[in-house]
This record gives sequence, C-alpha cells and structure tokens, in this order.
Amino acid sequence: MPQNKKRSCCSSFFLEKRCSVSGYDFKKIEDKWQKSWEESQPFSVDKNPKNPFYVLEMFPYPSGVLHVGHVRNYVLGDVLARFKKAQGFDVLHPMGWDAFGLPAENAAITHNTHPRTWTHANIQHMRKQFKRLGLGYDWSREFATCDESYFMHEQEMFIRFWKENLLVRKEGVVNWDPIDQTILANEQIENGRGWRSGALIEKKKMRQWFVRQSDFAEELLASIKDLDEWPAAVRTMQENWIGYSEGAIVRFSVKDRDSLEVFSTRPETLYGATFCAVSVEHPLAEEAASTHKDVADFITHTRAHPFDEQSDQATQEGVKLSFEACHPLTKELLPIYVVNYVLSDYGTGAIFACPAHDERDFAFAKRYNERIQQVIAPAQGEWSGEEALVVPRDDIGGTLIHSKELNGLSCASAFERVTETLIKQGLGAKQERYRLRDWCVSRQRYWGTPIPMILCDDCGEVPVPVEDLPVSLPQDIVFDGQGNPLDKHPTWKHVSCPQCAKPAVRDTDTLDTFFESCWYYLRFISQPKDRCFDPKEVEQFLPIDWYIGGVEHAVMHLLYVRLFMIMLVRAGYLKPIKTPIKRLLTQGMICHRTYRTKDKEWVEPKDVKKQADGTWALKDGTPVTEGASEKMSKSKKNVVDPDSIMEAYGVDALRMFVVSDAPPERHFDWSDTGLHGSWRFAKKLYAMMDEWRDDLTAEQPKQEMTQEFLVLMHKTIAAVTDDLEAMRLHLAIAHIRALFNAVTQSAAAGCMQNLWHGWRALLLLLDPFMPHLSAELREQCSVESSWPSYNKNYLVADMVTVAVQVNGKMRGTVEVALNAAEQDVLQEAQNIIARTIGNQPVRKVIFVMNRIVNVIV
RNA sequence: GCGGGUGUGGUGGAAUUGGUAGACACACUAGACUUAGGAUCUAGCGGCGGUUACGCCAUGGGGGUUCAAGUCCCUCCACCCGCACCA
Repeated sequence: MPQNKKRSCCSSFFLEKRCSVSGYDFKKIEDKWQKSWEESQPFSVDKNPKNPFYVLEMFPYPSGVLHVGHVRNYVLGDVLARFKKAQGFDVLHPMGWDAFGLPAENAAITHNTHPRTWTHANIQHMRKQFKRLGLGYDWSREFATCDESYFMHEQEMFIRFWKENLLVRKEGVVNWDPIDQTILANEQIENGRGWRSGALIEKKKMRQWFVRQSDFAEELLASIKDLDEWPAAVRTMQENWIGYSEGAIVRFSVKDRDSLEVFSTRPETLYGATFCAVSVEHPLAEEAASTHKDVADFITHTRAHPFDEQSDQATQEGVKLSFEACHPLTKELLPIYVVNYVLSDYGTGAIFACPAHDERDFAFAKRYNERIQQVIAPAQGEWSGEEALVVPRDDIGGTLIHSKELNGLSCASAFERVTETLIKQGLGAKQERYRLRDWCVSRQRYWGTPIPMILCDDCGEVPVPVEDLPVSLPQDIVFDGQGNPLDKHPTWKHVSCPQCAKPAVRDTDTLDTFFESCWYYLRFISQPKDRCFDPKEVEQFLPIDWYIGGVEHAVMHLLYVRLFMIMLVRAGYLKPIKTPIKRLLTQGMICHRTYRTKDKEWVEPKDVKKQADGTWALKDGTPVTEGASEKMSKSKKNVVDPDSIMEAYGVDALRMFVVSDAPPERHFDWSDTGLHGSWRFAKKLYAMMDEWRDDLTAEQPKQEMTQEFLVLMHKTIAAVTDDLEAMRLHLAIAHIRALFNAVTQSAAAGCMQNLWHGWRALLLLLDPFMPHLSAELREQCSVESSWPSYNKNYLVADMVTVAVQVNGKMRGTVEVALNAAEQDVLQEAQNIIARTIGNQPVRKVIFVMNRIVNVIV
C-alpha cells in the first residue's frame, strides 16, 4: 500500500545538513499552528456569506501518492484563499476526492483488495499530507465521490436528465480498450491508444448511454465568449473541439436506390465533382459488400488498418462500386467509390469529390485515373495541375470557372448562389455542422456510479423509482480482470420491472467518472441529505471565482462542466448562469533536470555533482551528461518527493518555493538550490526576530518612518495586492523580498521605526505564502491577521529620478522634486547635457514630467 | 498543414504598457568570520574597451515608424502546446 512507503533517504547534502544550523525549528512551529487550526477551524465559512468568494482547485484522484505537481496546484489555491480571507471575504475553499475510477479496480485485481478499502486508505493518507502542507480547507465539507451520499444524488439527476430527454441509449460504434476491458470516449483516446492503458483501441458495437452533447454544440460554442477570463489557449481548444463548419447537404440520385446524401463545406465546387466517395460503414458500401468480394475485402482491410494521415505511408485507397450517382446539376453519371479516407461519423459519411481543389480527392483521382476538373481560377497566374489548388472561401482571389451560372463569381458568392439553386430544386440544403459528438457515459466497470436504469423486455428502459435510490454497489464481487464485474455478479442485476413487475435486469454499466466531476463544486457549496444541493445556497457562491488545475483538462472536464450546467438549468435545478467558472488558471507542470550515464541509464539529480571542470559526475566519479529539464517522471528518475522535502526544509519553504520564480501558468523548473534559497529566506526571517526582539515587540515608535521607506512599504503593499489579485505569485514574492531587504538595511542603519512598521507589513504580506512562520512571528509581536492597506498618497515620493537623454540616448539621471517643471529639470541636468553636446545648438526638447527629458541637437 | 503561445544575462524570470532593460532570485567570483564550509556576512556580477570619468554594443534575425522600441508595424527563423482523413 502506498501509505506504507518508505521515506526515501535524502542523500543530497542540502537535505542532510539543514537541521544542525539555526534556531528555526520549523517542525515545532508547523505542528503548533496546524494543531491550532485543527481546533479553531479558521477556514470554515458562514452559511450566509456577505462577501462570498469561491476558490477551487481541481480535486485529486486519491492515488495515495502526493507529488510536487499537487503541491504547486494546491498551494496556488491556498495562497489565493488565505489572501482573500485576510481581505475579509467569506472564502469557500473546499477539498474532496475524485474517488471512482479504474486504478482502484486495477489495484483490486493485482492486490486482491476491495476498491473501496484501497481508495479509503489512500484518502486517509493524502488528507494527512494535505494537512501537513498547511492547506486551509473547510474540511467539514469534504466528501469522496464514491460515497453513497454523493452518488445517490447523481443517480437522481441521471433519471431527471433522462426524463428531460437529455440522455439517450443507443447503439454505436464504440472504442473498445482490450486491456481495461471497457469502452472509452473519443476524448480518452490519444493517437489510437487508450489514455490510461495505452492499448490499441478496437471498434465494437454496443448499446450505451449518451449525453446528448451534440444538441448543445451551438450553445457551447456561443458561450465561449463569456469565458473572457479563461486562458486563450483553453478557449481555442474548446472551439476547435466543438468544430463548427458551414456547408450544404447535396443529394445525388442513384438509380433504384435511395439518393446519396453528401455534406460539403465547399458546395460551390459542385461543378468540379468527378466522382463520389462513401465510408466503409455507409449503407451503399455494405450493400455492395454483400455481393462483391473485392468490396467486402476492402472494408475488412480498412477496418483493421484505418487511414492514418499521420503515418508516412498513408494513401487514399478505394474500390469502385457498381452504383452511379447522378450529378444534381449536370445530370452527369459519376462513379461511386468506397474509400478509406472518408469518415463514417462525420457529415453523412459520404462526399462528392472535387479533385482539382481538394488534396485528398486529388491524390485519389491520380491513383485511380479519375477526371480532374478545375472550377476555381487562382487570383494570379495559372494552375499548374501538379497538386490540388486549395483556395479558402474567404480568399477574394479565387474566381469560379467551368461552372455555368457560377462563372465569374467569387467562392463566397458562388456558395450562396449554388445553395439557393439546390434548395429551390429540392436537391440540397444549407447546413451547419459541428464535430462535437454525443458524450458516451457508460463504462463496463465496477468502481463507478451505477446507472439507475432497469432494462425490461416489455417496457424498455425504465428508471429505478426515486424512492429505491441509491442503487448501491454490491460488496461481494470478484475481480479477475475479465469483463464487467457487475454483470457477472450472480444476483445483483436481477430485479423485477418497476412498471410491469416482470423479471428484468439492471443496466450493469457505471458512469464515466467525468460525470462526478461535473457537479462536485456545487455539492461543496451545499450538501443537504435529501437532495443534491440547495439552489439558493449554491447561487450565493456561483460562479467559482478562481478555478485552478492542469491544462490537460482543457477540453474534457471543462467542457463537460459547462455542458452539465446547461443540463442542470434545463432540468430545473438552477437558474441560468453565464458560466459556472469565472476565472480559470491552468498551472504549468513541474520539470526537473535529467541526467544519464553514457550507457543511457537515467540517474537521480540528487546523486549528481558538478565537477571542477564543469562536467557532471556521480559521487563515485562516473561521468554523466546533463539533459533537458523535463516533466517529472519515474522513468526518467527526476521526480522529487514532497515528504522528504517537508522533512528537511519545512512546509513554508516548500510552499514559497513552488510559487516563486515562474509565473503559475508556465512550467516550473525544480531546483534544490532554489528550494534552499526559500528555506534560507525563512531562516533569515526567524533570525531577524531573534536579533531585534526587543525593538520588534516594543510599543509603536514615536518617530516617523523615513520618506523613502514609507513609499517603498506602501508601494510594496499595493504591488503585492495587485499581484495576488492577478495570481502573479512569483512577482508578489519578488516584491516581498525587496521589502525584506529594505527592512534589513533599515535595521542595520538603526532606523527602528522603519524596522517596526516594515516588519509588521512583511509578516502580513507573507502570511498566505508561509502561514506557519507568519503566524508564529505575528504571535510573538502581537500582530493580528488582516490584509495590510496602503495609502495612495504615499505611493509617490516627493523626489523623483528623471532620465536625461540626448538625441534619444541615455546620458544620466537627475533627482528633482515631484512634478518639477521642464525648466527646473533642464537646469538640474545642464552638466550632463553640456558634457555630451558641447556647444551644439539645442533644436528641440521633449519633456515627460517625472519621467524623462530628451534634448535634440 | 491549421490554431494558440514563447523567444530578454550563465539560469529562472522582471520592466509602471512607447520613456533609466536586467527587479527578485539561483549560479558564479572575491573577501570576512571560522577547526571546517556545503553555514553566515560583505562586495561584484550582460558583453567589449578604459586606471577612472565614461564610451560602444546588446531583449531570436533583418527592415521600418518615432525625439525615444523588449514594447508598435512588416518580414524571416527557432522552440513549445493543442488539433489534424472533419469533406
């Protein structure tokens, strides 16, 4: 079990040494304050908040192992939550567990434990680690999605969604993962392989539950405009995923058969159509296969070896069918092929091919000697005919030719004209299409929310009566890794139909775990026993003010959350809302240097030391080469273990380090020396308290701060406040450190009034980052927790530095009074100017008050 | 290929949005204190030249606008991320 794992011994010399030097006993301080927070629960939030503020980090899967990526993610959120709380907001900052999913079940298979036992043990361990990190959560709201008290409400939602016709059970070609023995959503496949198992995905037909996601494509696309505080990258990823395109349906008649419907985004090239092509799933292809062996063989072959554009050998292939399509405008008869490069689940699964203006059709036509008919003339020059001439529709250059009534038109006008014609003659229609497909939510797995439906031979799909909820997971289950455990359970699925009372069976599938993560943020706000949430309470805290998590959830999770909100509104759970998530922060991953020996063996960075000649070697002298900084992974041996870091340097140093140096959304380079620097900073703070204890704990000094220091202090408070507001935590830290340096200098210079005030501001600014040390030091000099305020009047000194330029080149600076006039500044700068220009006449002077004076000669 | 992003010292990264490039750190160098330093303190730290004063060059490359460009415009290059038979 992961929680029994041995603490890795810290062979890095930094890790070995730290305790011996310094009175900064972080362990004692951390234990003291964590115990205090445990008792006082400072992060619980009022039921009737006056200034609600919702900070949420994507909840973790309880794998049982905390890694530094988690640390960064949750510290980011915690810094923000503590900051907003100090500002007086009623901050909701909850934590829970995304506890259903395959790893628990896989662990059950390999370790012979029950998924529930495994999951709960992991949660236990991770909760301890989270508390150790000093993360300020309202633990009273904690839940795991595998709790029956959570998923029972999800089952009720499922039934209500079904009644609202938001769900459908249908057969479709699904992706079968032969290792995990389950189907996967399209989004869960990467390059043809399962996202978890890496197995090659097979196609299989099954009856599944789908969320009618495609019905909401338009709404999901349009509402992206409301996500103006989301990263641009996430918005475009969602846009691409939804994949809008505008085109037309065109009907080609086929003798003695239903007409062949094709979808085209370029109907204006219809006169350039020289053949039609259908996918291997198309009815015409299937019919042909029953009588023609070559067609059947081609279909079988293509299913086994689908067209993959990425591969170098990808070639467009096909077999001519015995049918012919009648061109709707020219009435010409065109051959029909079944081909490998047409998708069955996009458009109508059939196209008209215009080889002159489409690369794929062009390649196919060349290979099978089909006619190539140019219908668009390029803006300049002639088409060589060596490769397809692809002209975007918005290109004003292209002009239609060889296209009868369309000749001379631009593509855009031709598009309008040809669709009008098709509509008039009943041969087609304009159509908008989306790539977005329905979301398959059935999983052939045990460890998930049971789908609360009963399948009756007579009545069809019948929901489990609400009073019979929850549908619980049976405990006595066999995990042998084969098939669906629920389906194989001897009794569980057998029930009588709630409608006709005849024997029936439960749906033995469980829900995709993305279902749970679609509404957990609502349950955090409000968790009544008898229903999913109280809409009034929920609406108080929505939308989430800041949502923090990994960019890998840009499409799936974050799109499903938006979809789910639309469904909740449709089903009457909530009032409409623009977006459930106001601001999104996608944090970058943590990287670490990699090292390899000359045998290409990865070695751990902590075992490597730089030699005098600048090369790297192991302690025994074995030379190693330094590689790039890469995402931490076990195989590359560049992971660091948060437990040993906390042990050696303390939580506050770790917390501060993971948010310093790099902007949160960018990747972060781990370095032992960087961590060491944060620890040194903590230690210096502690030492400062020791050294100046009498002055720091004394009454407020009578003397005023120096002007320079006063301005710096207020500027720092203003800057850190703005930085935190915008989640530029690395800059906040830079500003805090600058103030600390000034405080140190003031102390050394004997300016006790600067020290006294600056120290207090410092502790408050530092509190979100190093909460334990800050609390300890604040207690020692009686400083209450609150966010420091600044006075705008103090943000500018009464003297400013003005840059002096000659012909736009910097020649020096002068100190002048704030808002000094041009003449006074020139007066002050005359030496610098004279030195540079000699006695050349001045042609022009550019003066920007408090900034710059530029003399042109 | 399409879309998004990034490019600044030895390194991570700043720069009031057109106005003193390199804040804050890390690394490094020298010195101090030390039995010791991997602790701590002090100083230095973009490059070239000069004893200094100072000068020249520098924000991926090239061009432009401007009194003034890391920032605006044009163009080229490199890297990263996402999507990619979507008709």
